[in-house]
Amino acid sequence: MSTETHDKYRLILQAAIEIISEKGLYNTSISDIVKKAGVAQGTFYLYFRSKNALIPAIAQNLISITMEKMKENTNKHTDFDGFLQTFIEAIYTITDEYKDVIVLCYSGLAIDHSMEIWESIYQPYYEWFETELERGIEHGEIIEQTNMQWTSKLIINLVENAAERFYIGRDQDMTKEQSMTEVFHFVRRSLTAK
Amino acid sequence: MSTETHDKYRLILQAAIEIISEKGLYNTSISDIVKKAGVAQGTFYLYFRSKNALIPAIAQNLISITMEKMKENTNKHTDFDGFLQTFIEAIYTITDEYKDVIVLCYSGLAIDHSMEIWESIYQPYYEWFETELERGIEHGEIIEQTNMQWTSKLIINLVENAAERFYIGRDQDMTKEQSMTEVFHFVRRSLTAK
Amino acid sequence: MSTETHDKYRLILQAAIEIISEKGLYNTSISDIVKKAGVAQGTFYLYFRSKNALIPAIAQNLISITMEKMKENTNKHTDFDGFLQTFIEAIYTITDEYKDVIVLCYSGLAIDHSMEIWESIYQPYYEWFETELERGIEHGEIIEQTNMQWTSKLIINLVENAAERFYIGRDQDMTKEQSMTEVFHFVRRSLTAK
Amino acid sequence: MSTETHDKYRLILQAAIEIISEKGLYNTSISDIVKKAGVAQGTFYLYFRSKNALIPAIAQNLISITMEKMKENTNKHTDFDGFLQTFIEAIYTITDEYKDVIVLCYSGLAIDHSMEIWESIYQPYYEWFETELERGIEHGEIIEQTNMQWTSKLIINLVENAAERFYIGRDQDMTKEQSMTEVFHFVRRSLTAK
DNA sequence: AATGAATGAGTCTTCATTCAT
DNA sequence: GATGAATGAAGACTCATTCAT
Repeated sequence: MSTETHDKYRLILQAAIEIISEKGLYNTSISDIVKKAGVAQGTFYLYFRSKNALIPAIAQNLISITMEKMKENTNKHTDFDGFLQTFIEAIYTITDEYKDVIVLCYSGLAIDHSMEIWESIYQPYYEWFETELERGIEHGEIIEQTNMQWTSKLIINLVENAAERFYIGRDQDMTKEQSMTEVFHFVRRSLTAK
Repeated sequence: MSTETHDKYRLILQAAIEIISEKGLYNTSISDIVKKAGVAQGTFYLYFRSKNALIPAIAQNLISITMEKMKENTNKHTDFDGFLQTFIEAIYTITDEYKDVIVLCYSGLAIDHSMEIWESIYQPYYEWFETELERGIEHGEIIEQTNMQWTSKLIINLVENAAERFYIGRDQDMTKEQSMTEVFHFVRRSLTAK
Repeated sequence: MSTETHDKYRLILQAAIEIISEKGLYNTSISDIVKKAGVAQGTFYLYFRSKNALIPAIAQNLISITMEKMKENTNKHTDFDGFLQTFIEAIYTITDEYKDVIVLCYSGLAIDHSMEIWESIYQPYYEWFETELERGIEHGEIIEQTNMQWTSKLIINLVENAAERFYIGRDQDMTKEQSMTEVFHFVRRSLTAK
Repeated sequence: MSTETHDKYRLILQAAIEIISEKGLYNTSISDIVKKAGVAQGTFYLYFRSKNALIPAIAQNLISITMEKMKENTNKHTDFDGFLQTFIEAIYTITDEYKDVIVLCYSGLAIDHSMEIWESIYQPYYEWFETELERGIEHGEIIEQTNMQWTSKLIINLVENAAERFYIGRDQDMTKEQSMTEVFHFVRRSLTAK
C-alpha cells in the first residue's frame, strides 16, 4: 500500500536525521540507521540509491520545515520592520533547534562537491523572501534594490551566518538579543539608506 | 637539519592540500598523500596524529595566506571606500583560487563538530579588520558602531558568503563585478547611514 | 538452513583451531582463517566479535571433546583404581593429540588477563570428577576428603601438568608408561593414606 | 664503562617487566618500554635481539628471584614438614606478588611454542628441591621415591598450580590458609604413605 | 655506545551493497 | 515489497626494526 510504503521512507529518513545529526555522517552506518528505523538492511536501498543520497533529502526536509515555520510566524506582520524582526528571530530559533542538521547538510554536501544542490533547494526560500522585499518597497518602507533576488540571498545568508556563528561557532560574547538587534540594524540601515 | 625536519611536515601538508582539494577528504587516503609527498606511510603519523588532524592545519594555512594577501593589497589605501573595495576584490580572488580548500575546511571541521576551531583560527583576521574599521571611524568616513568586533565578523562573513555563492554555489546570474558592486554598496550603506 | 548457518560458525572455528594451533595466535591473521574456512572476510565478524573472541570458543570446544572422551573411556570401570588409571591414560592421550590447542588456550587467555574464564569453562569437568571421587569414598576405596571440589581440581591439574610436561615441555627422560605410573601412585597414596 | 652498560640493560629489562606485566606482551610496544626506561628506541636493540627475546630474560629473572627467596626462607628448617610448609607458604607469597609476570611468561613462551625453555630455566630449581627431598629421605621422614627428579617436578608444579588457581584463576572459595593446608596434607600423605 | 627519525610491511576491522529467499 | 546473511574491497594505523649521525 502506498501509505505503508511511504511509512518506511519516512521511518528511514527520520532515523537518519536523528542519528547523523548526533554522530555525523561518516560515523553513522546504514546499519545504525536501519536498526533505529526498525527495517531490514536491504530495505534502505529500496528508498535511497546510496548513503550519500540521504543528504539532499535531509536538506530538503530542513528547508521545508524552515519555510513552514517562517510563513507561519511572519504572516501576521504588515510593516517591513516587524517582518524583518520576526524573520531574524525565527532564523535564530530554527538554527538553535536544528544546528546539528545544518552542520550535517554543510558537510554532507561539501563532501561531494555538490554545494550547488544547496542553492537549488534554497530557491523557493529566496523567492519567498524576494516577495516580502517587494512588498516593503511598494509600501515605501525600503528603497528600490538593483537586484532583488541577489539582495534576498545576501540577507538570508547574512542572518543565517550570524545565527550560526552564535549557536554553532559558539561566538557568544553578546546575548542572543544583542546579536539579533545588531543584525536587524545592519540590514535595516542598508535597506533604507539612499 | 631543522629545515630537513620541517620539510617533511610541509611536504605532507602541501600534498594533502592538493589531493584533498581535488578529491575530497573521504575520497583521499593517507596512502595517496604520502605517495604524493614522497615519504613513507609511517612518516605521516610522525607529524599528524590522524587524518582528521590535517584539517585544522590546512585551515590555518588558508587563513595565513589570506591575511598575507589581504595586508599586501589593502595597505596602499588611505580612505575606507578604497579599502573596502580592495578587500572585497581580494576575497573574491582568493575564494576563486582556493575554493576547493575552503570547501574542504568547512566539511572537514563540520564532520568533527569542531566548527568552533574555525572561529578561533579566524580571530586574528577579525581583529585586523576591526582595526581598519576603527580607522574609518576616526576619519569620519563611517559611523560609530555598537560592537566593533561583531560588525567585523558580520562583514567578513557577508563578503565571503557572496564570493562563495558566486564561485562555489555557481550562482552566476550576475557578473563578478556586479556581484562585488552590490556587496560594496550594501555594506557601505549600512556603515554610513545614521 | 539452520544447519547452513551453524555450518559457517563451525567452519570458521575449525579452521581457526587448525591454523592457530599450528602457527600461534599472533602469527595467524583473520585472512588466513577465512581463506581456509572458505568464507568471506566479513563473515568472520558475523560470528565472532574479534580475533580474541575465538579463544574462549576454542577452549570450550577443547573441554567438550575432553569430557566426551573421558566419560566414554571411564564409564566401564567400577573400582576407583581402574577409573584413575584410565583417567590418567586418557589425559595423556588427549594432551598428546591436542597439545597445540592446549598451548594456544593458555597463551590466548593469558594475553587478555582472562585466566578466570578458563576456570569457569572447567567447572563441569571438576564436578564430574568430584562425583567419581565420591563414588570411591562410598565404596571405601579412598578416604574421606575435607574439600571434595578442591581435591578434584588439584588432581586434575596434577595429572594434566604431568602430561603437559611430558608432551609440551618435552621432559621425556622417562617413558610415557613410567610417567603415568608415577602419577598414579602419587595420587593413589595421597587418597588412600590415613 | 661496564657498569654504565649494564645499567641500560637492567633499565630496559625492569621497564619491560613492569609494563608488560600490566598491559600484556602484545599491548606493549618497544616504544612504551624505551620511554619508560628513558633510553632511545635504537638502544633497545643493543641489548635484545628482538621483542620476543625479552621473555626468556624476564622468566630467568623471575626464577632467580624465586630461588633466592626460597633458600632464604627454608634454610632455617631441619625437618621436612617444616620445610614443606615454608616452601608452600613461599610459593603462595611469590605467586601473589608476581602473578602478572608469571602470566606473561606463560603466554610469552607459549606464543613462540618455546615452552621447553621454561623447563630448562626451571632446572636448577628442580635440582634444589630434589636435594631437599633427599635430605627428608635420609632422615627417614619420607619414603624412598622411584624417581627423585620427577617427583620434585610434580610437587613444585602441584603447589604452583594451587597457588595460581588461588591468585590468578580467582578460585577463592577457600581461604589462603585452608588452600595451603590442603596442599600440604595432600603432598605429605603421598610422600609418607607406604 | 647511543640516538631517534624514518621506514613500510602487515592486519584488523568496517561497511556499503547485493541477492536469494 | 521486505528481508538479512553474506560479501570483499578498502584503509587507517601500528610498530618492530634500521641506520646515518
